[in-house]
Amino acid sequence: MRFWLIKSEPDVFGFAELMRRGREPWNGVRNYQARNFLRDMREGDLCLFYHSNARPPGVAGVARVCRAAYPDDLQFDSGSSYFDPKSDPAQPRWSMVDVEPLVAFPALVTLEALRRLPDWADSPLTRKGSRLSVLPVTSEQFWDVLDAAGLSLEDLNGVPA
DNA sequence: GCCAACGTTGGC
DNA sequence: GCCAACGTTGGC
Repeated sequence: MRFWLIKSEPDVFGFAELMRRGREPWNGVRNYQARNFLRDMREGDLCLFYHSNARPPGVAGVARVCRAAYPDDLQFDSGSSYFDPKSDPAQPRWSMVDVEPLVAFPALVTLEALRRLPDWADSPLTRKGSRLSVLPVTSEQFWDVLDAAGLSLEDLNGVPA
């Protein structure tokens, strides 16, 4: 099992919305590096759900990958802002995964709090100017954040140790 | 293949 | 709303 961080703007789609829906395709990623990380995801991987462009920004909860990468349908939808006319249906350029909510944090673990965690000092997330919307995190980084949220493995329902 | 112009991200 | 940082585009 691997760990990731995925960004979303809460004004557009926040963790609470994921809780309401129960499951959601993680579409609209249009950056090659982020796409490649999506393609590395496996069912069961855990994702820190990060609220960007928010006041304050931070991690709102944990989601689980419930379907590995498959073609993002919005790339072929000419009415979508994520439409990509250069994408070949025979070899789709963009991918998405499905995620489901696992646990909502009692309180946001803010970016400011993340910056104080030693394991997060050299992350693309905390580095100035980084815009990567899907990134791998180490298990140390993941459990640091869980700890900062006041949670532990037992709170991650059904996740094997 | 270079690089200037442009659009977007995202913290503040 | 500002603007720094970054990725992409397209002329040459």
